[in-house]
This record gives sequence, C-alpha cells and structure tokens, in this order.
Amino acid sequence: MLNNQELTALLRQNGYKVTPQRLAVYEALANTKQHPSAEMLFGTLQPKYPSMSFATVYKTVEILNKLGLIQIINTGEDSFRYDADISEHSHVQCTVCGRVDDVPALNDRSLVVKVEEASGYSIDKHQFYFFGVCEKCRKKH
Amino acid sequence: MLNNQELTALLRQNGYKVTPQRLAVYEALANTKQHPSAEMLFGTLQPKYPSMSFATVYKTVEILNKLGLIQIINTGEDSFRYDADISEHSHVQCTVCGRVDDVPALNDRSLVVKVEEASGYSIDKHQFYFFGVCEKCRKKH
DNA sequence: CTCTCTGCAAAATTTTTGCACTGCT
DNA sequence: AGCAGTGCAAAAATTTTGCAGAGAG
Repeated sequence: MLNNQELTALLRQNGYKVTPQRLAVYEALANTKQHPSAEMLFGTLQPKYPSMSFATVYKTVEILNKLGLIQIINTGEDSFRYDADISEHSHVQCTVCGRVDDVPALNDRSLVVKVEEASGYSIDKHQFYFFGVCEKCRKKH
Repeated sequence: MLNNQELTALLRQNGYKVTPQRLAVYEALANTKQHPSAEMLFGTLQPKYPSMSFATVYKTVEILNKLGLIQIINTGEDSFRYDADISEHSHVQCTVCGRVDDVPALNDRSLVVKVEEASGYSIDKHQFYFFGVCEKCRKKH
C-alpha cells in the first residue's frame, strides 16, 4: 500500500501525470477489502468526484495494473474486480452472497515447478480461486 | 467423455429434449483440446449447422454445465471458454499466443483444508490458473 | 398434440474508443 | 505553452432475453 507521495513519485517516474482522479482510484482500492469492480469503484468515487467517469476508472486501473500497484481479479462473474493488495495471496468467493475474501499465500513453489514440468510452459504467474460458503451465510441458513 | 447414447440418456433423465444442436455442441467440445469460447464453438458448428445461433450455443453450454458435463474456464479474457474434460485438472494459458492447455490434477487436498481454516469458508470448488509462455512461443523467440 | 427448443433480432452489460476541453508540469 | 488526461457519448464485444415458428416426445 503506497501513500500519496509514493504513488505520486511512481507515476511521475513512469511518465504518467498525477491527477486527483488517479490518486482517488488508488486510494479507494487501498482503503477497502471488498475487491470492488469498476462499477463499485465508480459508485464510491462519484460522490466525491461528481465528474468521474467510467472511462477514467478503466484507464486508471489499467495504468495501476501496468505499474504493478494493483491486481486484477476474475472470479468468473461478468466483470473484473480490483485489489490494491499485491502481496502473494489468493481469493475465495462466497457462492451465496458473492463476496470475495483474501486467502493468505499458499506456499506453492513446488506446485509451480510441477506445472512447468508437466506442461512445458515457463510459468510467470498464477491465480487460485476458491469457491464455497462464507461463515455469515452458513450461519444464516 | 460421453458418447451420443450416454448423452441422450442423461439429457432425457433430466427432462431436457435431445436435439441435434445439443449433441453437436457437446461433440465439438469432446473432440477438441482447444478449450473453445462461444465464438470458436459457433465458428466450428456453423458450417455443419448453418442455422446454429449464438443463443443456442449459450443455452446449451449452460445446460451441459448444469448437468456437470462440461466446465467453464475463465482465464481473464473477455469471454468464457468451455471444456468437456471434467476430470480434476487445472489450466495454463500462454501469455504470448493465448492458447490454453491442461495441467494434470495437483494433489491439493491439503491446500483446500488450509484455505478452509484460514478463511472460515467451507470450500466446494476451486480453480487454478497458471500463466506463462508455452514451448512453441519460447522456441520462436 | 403438446410443450420445449431453436433462431432471429433486440436488449442488456461491461469495456473501449474518439474527440473536444481541461489541467498537470 | 504543450501535451497527456478527463469525461462525455458513441461504439464494440459478449451474453441474455422475448417471441414466433419448428420439432422432439
């Protein structure tokens, strides 16, 4: 998680201008654990930045992702979600309420090696998604 | 992989009618290792079934998935891919050419238990995606 | 013969793009 | 001042839906 100064510096270093919108998008992502989609992000930012547009949200998350500051999550819904936590970790989605939570890194170096051997690929990245029912939804039932 | 008779029986058992389109969609998926998207499926079937429509492709894969006969793959492209191989296995996508290959099951029961403990979820399902460069693309470079 | 399925076209949803204006640097 | 960025609206891409006619049981 970067603060405004660090983010500002990083954007400049990479030739991107520093705008209130870009800071706001990153800040919104850094301050939630909810893994918002573009729509949720837009809804959060709209009140504070009434001129904010979807185009800006999408363009900004693309830049943030390119700079390695956020990761893009794809649980199989129609839309993507974004996460400012770029430490190695996986995600779990509740099949009842749809929420997405973090799962701490699974020490899986050996898995990757197995996959490289089995597939002939050289693996750069992986994403693990788990699906089940969260505690809250289990209790409701 | 089911043959036509088995598929016919299974559809009937579940109250679905058996139509040439449904058999064709399943057959197309059963006879490829390419993990086609709806568009690729449609392109494959169109020559043989000129009246085939996207609506039918989508409705059919939904039924096949509901019956547990195919799985839906989501590597983070805009569109979904489908796989008639429902044995436990993961997928790896080449970040250069985009192809998707199978990865044999990774004995990961202990991973799932770890995730359940860490998250408080009860896990029903998981999907692992690996990304890297395939052998062909590595050689080209 | 009934009722589901197909296939067309239109709608819905998410994301991308073009372009005039704004505002960083 | 120059040029990248914003924001609108239109376009693109994928998937869903409504409905009339076709066809499976």
